[in-house]
Amino acid sequence: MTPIRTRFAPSPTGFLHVGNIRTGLFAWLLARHYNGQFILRLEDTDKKREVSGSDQHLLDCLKVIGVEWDEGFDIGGPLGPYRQSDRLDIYKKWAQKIIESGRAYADPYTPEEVETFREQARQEKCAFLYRNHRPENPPVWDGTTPLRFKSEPKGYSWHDEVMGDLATGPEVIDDFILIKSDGYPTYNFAHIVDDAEMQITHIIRGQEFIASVPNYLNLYEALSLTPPIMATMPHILGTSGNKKLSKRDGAKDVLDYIRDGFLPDALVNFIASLGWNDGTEQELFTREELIEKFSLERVGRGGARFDEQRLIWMNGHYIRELSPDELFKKASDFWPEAAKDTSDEKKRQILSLAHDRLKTLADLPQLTSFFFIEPTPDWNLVATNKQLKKIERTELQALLKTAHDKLAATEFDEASLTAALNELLQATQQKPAVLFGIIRLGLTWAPFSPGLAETMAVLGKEVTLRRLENAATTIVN
RNA sequence: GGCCCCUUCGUCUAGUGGUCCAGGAUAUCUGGUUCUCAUCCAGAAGACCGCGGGUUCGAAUCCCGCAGGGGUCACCA
Repeated sequence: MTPIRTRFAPSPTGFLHVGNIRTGLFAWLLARHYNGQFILRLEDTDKKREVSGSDQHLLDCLKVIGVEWDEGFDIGGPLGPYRQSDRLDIYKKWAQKIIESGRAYADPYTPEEVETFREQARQEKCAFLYRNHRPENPPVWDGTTPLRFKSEPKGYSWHDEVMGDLATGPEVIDDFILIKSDGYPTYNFAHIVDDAEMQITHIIRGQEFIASVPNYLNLYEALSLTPPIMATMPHILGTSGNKKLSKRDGAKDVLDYIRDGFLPDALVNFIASLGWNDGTEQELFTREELIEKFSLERVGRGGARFDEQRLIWMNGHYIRELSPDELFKKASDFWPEAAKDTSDEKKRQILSLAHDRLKTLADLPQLTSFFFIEPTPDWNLVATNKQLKKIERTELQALLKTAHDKLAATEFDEASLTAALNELLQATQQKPAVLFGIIRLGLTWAPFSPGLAETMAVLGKEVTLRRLENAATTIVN
């Protein structure tokens, strides 16, 4: 059995959002699953829509999530070039072959004339078919006009690895453009040539192409090519409505998610589980498990909504699975500004307290800022606390003072601090919710924070005592 | 409008004729974990399986119709 070869063939027309990258991810998973090859091809035949720099951006997005290709437009390979704009001669050669076999002809109409035909079809509320206007004696193609495929209308039935058995009638077959008047091939032509030359065995693409497949089948026949196996992915839907995810619904690219503190592994797991599962109740998959278990047959046919909540949950899970060292490395760009002079050792201590609490790495500042800067007392936090708001301010003040004095005589390691807190509880006869509540606020002035003893241990004796004293003196206001 | 595809808890999904008065996860809510938040644990609520007909002793699962949604009908991919 020949090894399978899949490809991801994006266009450099902007950014690669998470919906689009899934197609690439699945193609990659399939290739790896069967120990085949994964090829990265750049489909840059539309000069008008090209956005400069987006080819590099594509590479960055794929690299950051750990998708690696065996041949590609950046690294080359035996069947290149892999950038379509570098393959113009190849398309010309194939075009010549079709012309010679009588299956292509020069399009003599101006775009305006074609638009008139199209408008007419619209008025009659029927599908536009260029072949109804096929010229009887087209001029010899000189490369300045579009070259059209001369189709042979007929019905097709074919198998799609995801969608199952599909069939259409001859009414969908039309004469489409192979080479545009600017000399560049259309996607419709170029991808067929490229997939053949690059020996692609499986085409994985979005459902916007499904309606064109019969036309491709017609062209494969004209070219005497065996079509690759096809797999059509349903769209990923935006957070609202039923349209496919787009930039307009706030779709972000992979790099945006990394910047927002998401982990590549979480992203990969999440994107893979949109529309795919292994048939068990497993939700979390390592990269190796995905490769091992992935199959096209288990890709769902319906569109899946991109639910960021689920991604956040998954990301929290992957963060918790990180070792302290790994987390420290990954978190390096996410520390609050005020942390820049803090030692790595201190940061590691702080990070260990925040570890379980992080949903994304970007949560780090709000979880830890009081370790780096003096928090501003916010008595609203007391006024809205359901235990503390019932207590007289003077009593809270007394508690803070008692705590201060007790802690002044305590070693600042976690065990001693825990013991001291317990003794305070005894001595004051207060509920933990009150005593610990006011101490916690006096120390952090944050709506939430790590456990008390750990927090004090990291803050250190000097800072802890100063903050408690400060809280006690400002409380009268 | 033609053609094609899709349709199970809010969301991601399991489910290929009986073990499904539909399971898991997430999100939500409640309780527990000496304080908050998070984790973890326990529990609750949440889907008349898009609707209507069949077939069958029996259907989320098979068939037919309908509806809704989506895609496509480019010198874009």
